[in-house]
Amino acid sequence: MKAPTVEDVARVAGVSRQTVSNVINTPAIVRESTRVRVEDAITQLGYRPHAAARSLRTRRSSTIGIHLDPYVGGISGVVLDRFVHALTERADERGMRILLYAARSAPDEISRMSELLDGGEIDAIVLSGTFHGDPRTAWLAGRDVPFVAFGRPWAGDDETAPHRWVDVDGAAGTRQATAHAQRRAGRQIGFLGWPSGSGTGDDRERGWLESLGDARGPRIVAEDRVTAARTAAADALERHPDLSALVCASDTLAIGAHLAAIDAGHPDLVVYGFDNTPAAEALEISSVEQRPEHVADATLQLLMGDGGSVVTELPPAFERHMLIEPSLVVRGAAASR
Amino acid sequence: MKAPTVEDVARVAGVSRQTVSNVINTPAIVRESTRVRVEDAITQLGYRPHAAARSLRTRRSSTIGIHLDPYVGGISGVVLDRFVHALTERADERGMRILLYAARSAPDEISRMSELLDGGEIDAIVLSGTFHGDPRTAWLAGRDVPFVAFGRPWAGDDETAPHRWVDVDGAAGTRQATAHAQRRAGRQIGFLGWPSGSGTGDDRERGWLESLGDARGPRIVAEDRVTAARTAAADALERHPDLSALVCASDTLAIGAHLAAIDAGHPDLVVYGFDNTPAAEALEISSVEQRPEHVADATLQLLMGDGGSVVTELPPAFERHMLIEPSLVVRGAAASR
DNA sequence: TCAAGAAATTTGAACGATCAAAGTTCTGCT
DNA sequence: AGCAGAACTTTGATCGTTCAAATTTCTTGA
Repeated sequence: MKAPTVEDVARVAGVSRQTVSNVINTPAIVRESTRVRVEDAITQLGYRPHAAARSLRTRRSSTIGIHLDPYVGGISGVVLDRFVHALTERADERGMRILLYAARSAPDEISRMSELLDGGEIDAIVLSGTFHGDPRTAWLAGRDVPFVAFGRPWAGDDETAPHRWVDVDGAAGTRQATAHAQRRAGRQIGFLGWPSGSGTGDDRERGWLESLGDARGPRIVAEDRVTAARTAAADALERHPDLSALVCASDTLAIGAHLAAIDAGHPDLVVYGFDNTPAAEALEISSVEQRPEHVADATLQLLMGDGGSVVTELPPAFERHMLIEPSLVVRGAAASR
Repeated sequence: MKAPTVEDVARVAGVSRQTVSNVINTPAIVRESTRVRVEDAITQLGYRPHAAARSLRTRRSSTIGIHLDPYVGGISGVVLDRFVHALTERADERGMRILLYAARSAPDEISRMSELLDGGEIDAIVLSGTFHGDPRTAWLAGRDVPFVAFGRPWAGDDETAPHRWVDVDGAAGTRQATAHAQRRAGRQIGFLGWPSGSGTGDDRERGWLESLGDARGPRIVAEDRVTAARTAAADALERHPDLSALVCASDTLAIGAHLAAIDAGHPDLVVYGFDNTPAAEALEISSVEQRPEHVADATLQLLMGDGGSVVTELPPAFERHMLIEPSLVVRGAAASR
């Protein structure tokens, strides 16, 4: 039993191929009575447009490519995964598909993208994990490929011709955490972050810094590993016995701090993580939630505007980048104070 | 600048369309000298086959669909995500693409699959999260759609006409953990599992049970939440002060047990989780690793055999299901005993 | 009632690849 | 050299859709 084509539908409805096509793509230009007749025929035959045929003719695939980084362990991959989930759902609603591709390095990724774009398999790309001096953005921009980066451009990169991007407002997140700590915890509010120089980390630190000014507690630094954070936090607790809360740049750091606080017999230290990963949830650690669903919405908005297909150049009225306000999830002891 | 087609390549190489096509798809039947000439022309022009055109003619999309469950939080979603990552990499190597789709319920998913299959967008499906009485397997089998389930069929389902599936040998995993505990921990080795009736949980319990026979320690049960596990484990520790190790059905349970052990001033209790999630890693809890990369390999093997494309019926010589042996990752105190 | 213009519909061609079948060149042997 | 058969290459048709242009039908107003 062969799948029905427009031709079959046309025959049943007593119209021509093109009219069937119009009913599907531009129903407004078809007379009401004709449209109903064609729609009935479509339902009756169970007709479904053949994606490849359409794509061949229109030169559009209605598919967005997204790269999956090699899994390296650690906690925060979850944010990207949640983003991909959300993106898939939202894209579906807009009639778009999400195609995954793998690559182990930026040059490797460029050749993969090239392959998929040339083959007409994808119309657009969502970039993640951008880094300082990332060659991918320039490459894409140079080829006029519609794309959105999840992650703002780094200082010095792309200042002149900025591409479209979405990001989470890290400073707003730590500002929320800091404000919460002020109300619930006490006066000594410290920050546990990564070594300076990572844009993301500096952004998150800024929220804490700006909220407290001179009244701030100690600023501690550790690599993004639980043990490193544990050691650093233990040391800080010893030197600042009156520390009441620690705002952290990641859940990994927060877990380290949490464990150190327990070790030090100071379990009422209020700790705030970032990313709201399952690990923080399991340990009942408060954390800043990135709201990947909102990020996904914003991504598609940037890619497609209000229309039904990807757009190479966004109309001037539209914003070309968006900062998503995260939200603080309060857990454990911090919730009940 | 239009993208080159087979026609362009043919002109440059001084051959016909079809010969170019042969060089790409069946190089063996083309004379060496001709092949080289065509390959040079391909490189020179930067020719890339247009996926839609090929797909329209061959009626194959070389794309595998996979569903992403709505994100519900919790720890073990990570396993599926890692599997998707691995599948993408491996599929790429075999010239296959991975297309994501979203659905909120099984019927919803069936209509999504139907749409993608009818539209020729995917050739095959990878099912995950199968459950007792799952309507999806029967539907797919009835439509002769090539598919592989990640997760073995549940007792009572599909016994007569089993479909292709891969799964992780849970019993083997807990057997490894139990054996390790016997060597390193002590004699009282308990099991912390979910309430009976979940096939997965029963399978994991079996490994512990079969390793120890009558010499086994207590069997404890809790829902898959950290707090529930913590309470249950605390209770057990009180009643069995000589408990030396706990093999758990999940990392969530293991974390609960780990926390309970610390609470009870019994931090040398050796705990084993299952799934090797980042959370277990962060807390230095040993865990059984599912090796999603192997699962991905097996999935593609079942879907494609040794060939380059998805196959509706696997040749009789091939296995139709595969059990992957997991591996124990030892961490923390357990490592140094 | 009829012309002019708008609205709705149809027709022919094209998108780029591969299949099937027909045609050509090569190889080995007498 | 000539022939049979194998090896290789070309030609014509086709997959299902949408674009562009041509055609038909409808609407409006004198």
